[in-house]
Amino acid sequence: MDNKQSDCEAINFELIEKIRPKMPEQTLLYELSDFFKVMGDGTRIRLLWALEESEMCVGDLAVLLNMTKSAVSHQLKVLRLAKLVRSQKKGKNVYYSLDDYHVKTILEKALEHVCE
Amino acid sequence: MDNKQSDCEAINFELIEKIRPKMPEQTLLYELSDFFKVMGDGTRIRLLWALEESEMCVGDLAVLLNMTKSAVSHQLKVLRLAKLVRSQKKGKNVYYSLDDYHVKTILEKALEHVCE
DNA sequence: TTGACAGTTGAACAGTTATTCAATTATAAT
DNA sequence: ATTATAATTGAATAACTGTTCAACTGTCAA
Repeated sequence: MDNKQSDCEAINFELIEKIRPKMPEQTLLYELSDFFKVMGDGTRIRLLWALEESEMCVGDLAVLLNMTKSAVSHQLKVLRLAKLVRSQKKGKNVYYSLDDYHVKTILEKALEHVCE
Repeated sequence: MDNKQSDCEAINFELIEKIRPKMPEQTLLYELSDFFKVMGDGTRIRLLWALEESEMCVGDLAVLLNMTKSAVSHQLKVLRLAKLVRSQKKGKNVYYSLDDYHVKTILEKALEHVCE
């Protein structure tokens, strides 16, 4: 039985078999794309950018970004699960702040690409 | 008429108004998240990683990643429109290669984050 | 205890997206 | 010309995602 996924023949099998072992593990690549998936949303990028300036509570962020608290909370949860932000309860409020030192570098590099 | 989006009062208006002008333009932030959206797919990340090793034609990539040529071609189109890869026709084949020097850096930084 | 406020949550909806399939273009070989 | 191969394309489908809405939890103040 031949491969059902790939519907064609490769031109350069030697090259392919040389490259194949150099590919990172599938699971790692999917973790990587999951990370980018989290960054790949306008709301979440704006949240990260805002939190780079200062920690803020959900209400502040909602006003700043002109969104409902619910929508902000949902997205903060995604960022929290991705370990990009961290939360801290103070009285009635929950304050969020950045939780990863790589994020800033990545944002800057990506900005270079976009602005080029 | 008050703001329909934000359903709440901010705790710290002063802070918000200090941060607001520091936020990059909306359009820029959305370009940024669009860029990450392109990276946020397992297939496309694998394609980029493979093309970092060597330029290849669609059939080679399909065999390497165990996918149909059609699926690969669709995703290469997305990468091409995002200016991350470039194509070059040689006889019957179309060879793809990386088209952005930032990509490698961004991939490496993101990998640091994922692997930490 | 009661009421108000801050935030979270789950379901539902609309919009988006990746793959498959079938049809098509373009090139090369016979 | 005909046939075969490489790649692209558009439509269709299924899966996923972000926001809204309503209900809920937890905290503070009166």
